[in-house]
Order: sequence, then C-alpha cells, then structure tokens
Amino acid sequence: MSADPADGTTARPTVVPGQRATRQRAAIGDLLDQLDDFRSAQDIHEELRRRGEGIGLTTVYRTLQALAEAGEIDVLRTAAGEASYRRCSDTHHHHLVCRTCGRTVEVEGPAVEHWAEKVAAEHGFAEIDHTVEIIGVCESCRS
Amino acid sequence: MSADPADGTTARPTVVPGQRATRQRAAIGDLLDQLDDFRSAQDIHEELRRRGEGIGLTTVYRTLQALAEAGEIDVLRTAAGEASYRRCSDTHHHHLVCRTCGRTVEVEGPAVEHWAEKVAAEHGFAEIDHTVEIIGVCESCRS
DNA sequence: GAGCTTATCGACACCGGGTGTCAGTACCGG
DNA sequence: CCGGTACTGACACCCGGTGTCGATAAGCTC
Ligand SMILES: [Mn+2]
Ligand SMILES: [Mn+2]
Ligand SMILES: [Zn+2]
Ligand SMILES: [Zn+2]
Repeated sequence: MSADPADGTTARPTVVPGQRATRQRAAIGDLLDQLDDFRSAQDIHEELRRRGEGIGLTTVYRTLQALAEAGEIDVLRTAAGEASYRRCSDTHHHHLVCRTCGRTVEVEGPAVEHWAEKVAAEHGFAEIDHTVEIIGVCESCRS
Repeated sequence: MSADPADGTTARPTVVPGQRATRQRAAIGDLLDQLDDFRSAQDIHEELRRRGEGIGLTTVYRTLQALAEAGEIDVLRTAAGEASYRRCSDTHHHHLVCRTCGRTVEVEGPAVEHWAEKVAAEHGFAEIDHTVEIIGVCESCRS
C-alpha cells in the first residue's frame, strides 16, 4: 500500500515529485481504504468531520479529483450527476452497483472489452475509451 | 412513429392522456429529427431561438426530460456532467461517440447484453439496467 | 532545529446546469 | 365558443463544483 522505495523500477507515480504528504490527504486515503462502496465528496467530507478530522470541503473535492486523475481511485456519476469515488483494484474492471444500498461489486469480462474494440475499429474510431456499468438491486435489498 | 389508434393492445404511451400538443413541443421534436448527434438542452434552445422559435429555456429542459423519461429520446451525460439528448432508433442499443466532434454511431451487441445479465445473476442482482458507451476519435477527426 | 521555498489548505465568492414557483397563456373536449 | 386545466416561461433559487488568495505547513538545506 505504501510506495516509492529507493528502486527506480516501479513506475508507480503515487507520489508525484513535488507532491506533499499532508494530514488531510492521509485522512482521505485512510477513509477510502475503509469504505467499500462509492461515496460522494460531500459524504466523505462529512464522515471525516464526524471523526474529528479538521478538513475543508474544497480540499476533499480537489484531493479526490487528483486521486481519480492519477488513477488511484475510480469515479462514477450518480443518476443525479454527482461524482462518487471508491478505491478499487488496479486492474481494469467495471461495476455492478445496487441502486438501493449502493453495494458495489467489481466485475470484468474479456467479452465486453473485445466487443468494444471490434465495434470501434469497424467504424474507424481510435483512441477508444469505454464505460460499462451495471445497476440493479442486490439480493439483500430484495428481501 | 405515431401511435394510439383505437386498439387497446399497443401500449405505446406516446401521448399520455392529458398531454397536450403544443407549438413548443412540436418545435423540439422537429429539431431533434434533424439533428443527429447528442445535444444539450441549451444547444437545442439556442438553435430554436436562432430559427426564430419563441421558446423558453425552462420549457426546453422540461420537455427534453419528459421525452427522455418516456423513452422517446436517449440521454447521456458529457464528461462535464451535462445531459445531452438525441432521438435514436427505438431498439435497444448503445453509442459510439467521437470525443472531438460529437459524431454518434448507434451500435449493438448481443455479447454485451448476455454478459451483463450473466454477471448480474451470478452476484444475485435483479432488475438490471446497464450503461455501455464507447468514446473515441472518429476517422475524419484524426486527419 | 532553524530558516526558507513553495505546495497545500480552506473560507469565500462565484459559476452554471438544472429545478420550484406561479401568474399568464393556450389547448381541446364538450 | 367556453371553461377547465395542462403548459409556458421569467425569475428566484438550489447545489455540486471551481477560482482566488492570504494563511499554513511540508520538507529540503545548512
Ligand atoms: Mn472494460
Ligand atoms: Mn445493452
Ligand atoms: Zn442493495
Ligand atoms: Zn469526430
């Protein structure tokens, strides 16, 4: 989970040169490790304050964005258009989310990946990116 | 394309009882028929005004939403979180969109549909819905 | 450890897409 | 042609998110 020892081989830009390790960033990182479904910036800010962390909402917004941009966490938009974040495994995957409780399962499928690339190529599109999310109601929410 | 004759079999609630046909709705519908990539409510409003239609932005927002909710048009969210609309074919499909010019191609694939259902079932999820969008750069935008 | 440079923080003003309100308008069934 | 009511749209407002900028504090140097 930590990073950047003296070896220059692992190109994990976890700590971009010039990036500082602050109490606030640590707090956000720790919290993300504990949560396991997608949460909005405001949720996270609220939870941190509840736990007694002094931290500003602006900081939470920007830190989450930076983490997302760095690929350390995943973002997805709720139906309302709000961004929500979650620390995921670092392999490519998609999400199966419960629309009631928010429970999230990481899923993957070569079938989709191939399909996406094939379809794009057939239409002359390049530099492809794709979003695939499945939303439904989980087992426990149905009882 | 039209609907609701006297037969009670086709449950196509295109014109919900109590819904009125107004000049504004007609104008929006006509414009949507002419455009063929995703446009925001503001784009559509602007274009209508340019063409001399007197119409309020609020009306455009609400009409597009209603059309989307009725399944008559598709919605998708831009990277900026803005909703954009397009009249599509009425069969289930997904989109291949150019991130430069917005050119849109409807695509479909049984492979993805099956995959989504299988994955959901495996994890005990029901009442599944899914979003699949492919974004890239189209051929002409690359030259 | 002190000093210094500079990334970061965060209160606050602000932005912009979208929504609630409500008085005025115009469909449309009778 | 009329009346009831769905619809319209100007306007105030909501709210997630961003720009600003003085205060703060990492972390490197000596
Ligand atoms: Mn994929
Ligand atoms: Mn599908
Ligand atoms: Zn659930
Ligand atoms: Zn293009």
